[in-house]
This record gives sequence, structure tokens and C-alpha cells, in this order.
Amino acid sequence: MNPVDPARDRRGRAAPAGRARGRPATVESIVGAGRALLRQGRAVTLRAVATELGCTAPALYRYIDGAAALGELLSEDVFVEVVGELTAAGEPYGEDDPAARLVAAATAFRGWALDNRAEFRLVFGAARGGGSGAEPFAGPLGGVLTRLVRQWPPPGPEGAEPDGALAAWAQLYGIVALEVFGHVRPRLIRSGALFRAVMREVGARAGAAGDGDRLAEVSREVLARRALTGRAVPAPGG
Amino acid sequence: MNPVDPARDRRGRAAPAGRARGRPATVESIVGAGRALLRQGRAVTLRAVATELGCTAPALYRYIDGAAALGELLSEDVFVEVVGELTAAGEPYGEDDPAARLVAAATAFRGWALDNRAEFRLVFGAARGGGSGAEPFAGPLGGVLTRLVRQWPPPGPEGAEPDGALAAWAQLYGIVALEVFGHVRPRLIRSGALFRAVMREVGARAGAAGDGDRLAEVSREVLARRALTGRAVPAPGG
DNA sequence: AGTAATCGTGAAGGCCGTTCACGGAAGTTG
DNA sequence: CAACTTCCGTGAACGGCCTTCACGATTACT
Repeated sequence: MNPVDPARDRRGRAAPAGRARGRPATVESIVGAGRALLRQGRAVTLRAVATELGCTAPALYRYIDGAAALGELLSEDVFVEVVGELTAAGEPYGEDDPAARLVAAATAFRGWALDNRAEFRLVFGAARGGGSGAEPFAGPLGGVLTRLVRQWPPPGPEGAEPDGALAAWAQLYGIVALEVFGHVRPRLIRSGALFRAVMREVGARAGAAGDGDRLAEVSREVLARRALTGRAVPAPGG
Repeated sequence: MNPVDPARDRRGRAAPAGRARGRPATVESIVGAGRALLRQGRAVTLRAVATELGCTAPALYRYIDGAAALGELLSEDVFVEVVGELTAAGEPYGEDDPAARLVAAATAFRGWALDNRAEFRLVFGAARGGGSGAEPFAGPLGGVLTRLVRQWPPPGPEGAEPDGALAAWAQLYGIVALEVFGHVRPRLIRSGALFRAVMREVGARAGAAGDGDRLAEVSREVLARRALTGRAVPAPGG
């Protein structure tokens, strides 16, 4: 609803076919430019996006419903990327090994968050409503964690209560958010001690108590794979 | 360092005594006006603060080093308030009952956060550095959680490893942040199910395993006391 | 060819933070 | 008292932000 319907005109008229074909691509290019700014740590403003695209800010209003809508689009874009990375990280480990899958996804989540702090803030930071009103846009998705759990269900022991999954992700979210937001000593982040402690508990929650060594190995593997794809994260095994 | 030293002039000269007396009060009034805006959910801008005080924005620069500095002052102000509330919440329970104290403080923390979302975001939201650059100011305190643990040490079983306290607070932070930031279904927040689940684990971590009923009672008591002081929070015991 | 729709532009308004020269008020000093 | 110094708030101004608007040029359809 927030992005302009690509098949229809502002006033509800059907858009001519020849023109409509080019439009969705432009919305994509706007989001792409926004992601590029995000990646470079630059401020994501309509002007900056427009400049990146070689036009002026008002032009974006033909495709996007303002800065808040751009925030939602970016947030959605980042979210599917995260889910993709979590899924990919868990895939090497069989469905018969839920603890390994969970640890792999959690490790990937932390690695991604530390590498893409601006994106993490956008999606997992403060959402709108009751805020100080100062934020230009803020994570709009209703219940990111709810959606995350739905799309990447960390398996419990067997048919563990569904809230168990949510609680596990909540614990993981807490530790990662603290690290990304800078609320714990940097030394603690670099050492990864806090994360490893949480990892042990989450592993235990997934029914792999006492299997710490194997899960630590899984975590290392995920980090090694991330490093291969050009990403880097301070090794927690230091 | 960030606020102008009240005893000294901008250029380092000693300020006349008669004048200096009025000045610290003015810095306080600025912070007070900022907190009022925060409380009302209005945007905390220099202009708004100045208007609240009956002057113009440039006037504030005589006392405050800009918007970022105001953010730091506000953050600090809120932080000591939180520590005070946590301490007060834990006080009724004796030092021989660490689990009760921890649960009481945690319940108070959640209640405060849900009642003062803007303040929570300011202090416990994204800190500066590597951000999208859009935020006018963001929690500046180095390691809020580190400081919180230092000032409000949740006691472990006996001499549990110090990281245990940090981990417990991290778990609590995660669940509260998820709720305040709107990343879980509102129904789940209202029911308090997630928080209660976390509370059980935190209680167990503090060495009171299997004592769930008593700790739930402690939680209820804290909420009742909060309600008496004019605050309200959706009762988790619904 | 003529008409209609699309789309980018510059100008403008309103908000923000910030800097600056100015002038009035208050204090200190002779 | 008078003269001087210091403080301190102001309005103007600059740049940046989001957003709206009328306009003109380009494009597509008939």
C-alpha cells in the first residue's frame, strides 16, 4: 500500500503498458540506492538517494510515498536478505540436527548484524509509535521477531511449546542488539564471550545439552563460510 | 565536559559569583524541559526546548553544547532515574533473598520501559557510531548495560561468575527491547507471557529454581506498588 | 497529427541545527 | 554616581531536511 501501485496511476487510471514496464525497475533502483547508502554508512535521505540516481528529490515522489515509505521498503528488503542468510547458514546441517541449525543461524545472525549495523538498526531498532518523533523513519514491520520466527523456525527438542522458539530468539536478539547498539564494552564484543554464553543456553534449549564442543565447531564453520564470501566479523574464538 | 562548566566562562575566565549562582539551575531547567517533551512524546528539538523555556534556540548554546550534548545530558538524567527505580523496587526484599530482588528489579525495569518508551529508546536504543547518521542524537553512554550491572548488581547464587549477571541483564534487555520497539505481537506484550517465561529463567539463574510462585508474587507486588505511584502498566497476570 | 498521460524540474514553505554580530541588562570598579 | 566589563538573549542567516505545487518537456496512444 505504501509504495505506489506499479500497475496503476496516482489517480487510479490504468497506466499504459509501454510505460508501466519501466516503472517497477525504478522503484527497485531507489531501494538499491538506499541500500548502497546504508552500506556506506551515509545518511539515507531522499536527496541523497536522488543524487545517487541522478535526479532531484521531488522526482522520487512519483514512485515512493515519502521518506517513511522508503524506510519501509528498505526494511522489507533487508529483512528478506536476513532470512535468506539465516536459511543458508542452517542448510548444511540436516533436519535431524536442530541444535546445529539453530546455532548456525544464530551465529550468522550475529555476524550479519555486526557487519551491517545500520541495516540492523533499521529493521531491528525502535519501531514507530510513541517515539520521540525525531527519527525520520523507523522499522515499520509489525513484529519483526514474530515474522522471523515464522519464517525461520528454530526447532525445539521435539514439539516444544512455540513460545520456546520465540524466547530463544528473544535472548539472541538481546545479546546482539546490546552489541550492535554499543551498550556493552567493546572488549566484551570482540571476545564474543557474552555471545558464546548465550549460545550455550540456546543450544541447550534446542535439546543439545552438554554438546557444547560440537556446537562451538558449528559456530566456527559458519564464521569461516561468512569470511569466504567477503564478509568479516571479529572471530569469537579468539 | 560536554555541558559548559557552570563555574567557568566560555573563555575560561572565572564567572562573577552573583551571576554564577543562577546558571546551573538553567542547565537543569533545560534538561527538565527536555524530559517534559520526552514524556509528552513530542520531538525533543532545541527549538522546542527553547520555546518551552520562553527563549530562542541560540540562547541554549550559552549553556549547552548543541543537540548532541543535550541528548547526552538527557540520557544521563534518565539513566540515574532508572537506577533509582530499580534500587527502590529491590529494596523491600532482604539481601538474603537475591532472587526476589532480581525479579523485583526486572519487573520494575519492564514497567518503566513500557511506560516511558521514548526515554527507553534514548538510553537503551541505538548508540552513536556507524549509524545511518540520521538520528539527531543517540545514547552516548559507553556501555549502558555495563554501567547498569555495575550500579545495580543482581546477585548470583553465591559468587557466581560476574558474566552471569551480565547475561541475565542481557536476556532481560532483549525481551524488554523487543516489546518496547514493537517487534513482537502486541497481544503477547499485553499478556506478558514472554516476559514471565524470561523471568522464570532469570529467577532460576539467581538460584531460586522451582520457586516460581513466590517470584511471581514478587512481580505482582512490584506492579501494584508502581500502580500506586501513578504509573500504569498492562498487568501481566491477566 | 493531435491528444492525453507521464515524469522531472525549480521554486517555495516549513522544520531542523548552528553560527554570528549586535544590543540591552546586569554586575564590577573608579 | 559614572564608566567599564561581562553576560546573555535576539534576529538574521546558512545549509540541510521533507514535502507540495505548477509548469514544461518528453513520451505514448489514437
